[in-house]
Amino acid sequence: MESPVPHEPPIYRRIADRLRDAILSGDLRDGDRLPGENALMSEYGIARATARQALAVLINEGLAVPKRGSGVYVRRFRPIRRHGSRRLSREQWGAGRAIWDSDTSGRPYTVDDLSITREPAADEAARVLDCEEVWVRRRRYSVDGRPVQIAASHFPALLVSDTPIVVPDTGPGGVYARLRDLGHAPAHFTEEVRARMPTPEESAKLDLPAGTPVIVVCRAAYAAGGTAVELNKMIMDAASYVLQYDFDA
Amino acid sequence: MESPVPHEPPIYRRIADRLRDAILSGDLRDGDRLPGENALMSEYGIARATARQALAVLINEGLAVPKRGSGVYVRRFRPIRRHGSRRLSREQWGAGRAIWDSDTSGRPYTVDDLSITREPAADEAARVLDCEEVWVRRRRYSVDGRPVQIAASHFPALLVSDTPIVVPDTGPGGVYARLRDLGHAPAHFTEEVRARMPTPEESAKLDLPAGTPVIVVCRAAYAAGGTAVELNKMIMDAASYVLQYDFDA
DNA sequence: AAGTGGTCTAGACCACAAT
DNA sequence: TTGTGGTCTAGACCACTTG
Repeated sequence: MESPVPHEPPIYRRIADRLRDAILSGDLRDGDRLPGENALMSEYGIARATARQALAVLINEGLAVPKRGSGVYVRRFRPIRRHGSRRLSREQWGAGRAIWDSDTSGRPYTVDDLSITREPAADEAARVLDCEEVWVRRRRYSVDGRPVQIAASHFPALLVSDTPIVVPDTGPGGVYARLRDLGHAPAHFTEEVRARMPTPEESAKLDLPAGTPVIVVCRAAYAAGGTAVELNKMIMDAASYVLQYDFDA
Repeated sequence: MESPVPHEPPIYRRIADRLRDAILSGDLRDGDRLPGENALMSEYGIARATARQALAVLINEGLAVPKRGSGVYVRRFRPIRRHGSRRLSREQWGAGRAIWDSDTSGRPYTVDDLSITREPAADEAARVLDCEEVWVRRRRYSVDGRPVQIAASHFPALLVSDTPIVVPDTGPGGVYARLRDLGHAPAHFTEEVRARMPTPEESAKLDLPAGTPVIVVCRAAYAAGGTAVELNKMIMDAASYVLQYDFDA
């Protein structure tokens, strides 16, 4: 028997490991350029495909972003903080210390691609809203000109047809204020949170580099009687968000 | 000038698109085998590397899992539901309808790799717990023999030294009951949720296939006076979890 | 033993960015 | 114009799984 030598990782892995260490240790900082394919080929005496493979590791880990014709760069991470329940939020707890740094500066959202359509209710919407026809408000949010979230709010058609909810400008307070006007003020929310890799469509709409997951938040709003009045499905660039939830014991 | 023909996607993308459609439409189901490299080579008349590239797309999207020496298979997705605040939870709201299907069956966790150490507090722990030395309980949770989460609970050293919190078996009610015994019952929680691609270390500990993000939950527990008494950092296999949060308007 | 995915070489042509 | 990443071919050897 051969002596059971522990397997060395393949070359491309070792190169990726070195580069990752440089990024995580701070040797390479946000926006810095990584050694390119040619540099790696000559430095390590490897073929083109192998150098690409090493860089692909970091790209798929979300640590680096390739720019065509230019180079591969260390990725930036500046998340937005999104509060689940503001009422219980950290102002009175923990002396305002956040766990992760984030952009608290309240930079303004812009909305584009707003569309309002009436459709047959699909899967989740049909089950939660318990109806067959829905009005859907779809929109995309951007911060600093970069898209960060796409959202689709579903309302039972019977509830909102011919109301301000199905026109572009819902007025002060937004759709929740209008639901209140209709006697269906949301009293309770439940949010379900998942994370996964984006579909190509989501990737395009959010302009995501490879290696970026999306956070999927599905929020149902219930009126006081327990009827579901809204189902909002949000797809967020995971590199752009920190979600915060507060609750009492 | 040439007529501006819209670019066709490269071959490997088109193949990946076809396979993705087959998966999402249900033609290929959970656990089914995808056409392998050789099959794609002969079917499309392409080189090995190109076939690999097509499969790599699906693998990095988390839709497929490669098995060495065997084939590439459609990935299974059966998440566990984790409740943020049980008290407000869906029992009384929405007639118990969950938005996403999930394993409600309460399958038991098993814990392995439990370790309890005293360490200097690092970055987040130092800031939130406002101390320089912490006790850390690290453990890994598995369900059905598959690891799904690693967690590290941090406690201020001054608070918990020589208490049942720093021994393996914390007794009925766990660490929160013991904190209560010490007069530091948690009264408020705040959780911060992020998603990102795993580090190689996390990938190894959770045995993650490529294309699987992790959900990172950082939970701080505060006693009635507002002092932080615990910081728990959890790394979860994103394909294994749905997080649920309930709150009132 | 045959088939599969994992790694790697040595070329090629292209589109795009920087200069 | 030069260098960069993006795509692709045509081979090769290996480790592993399955029959």
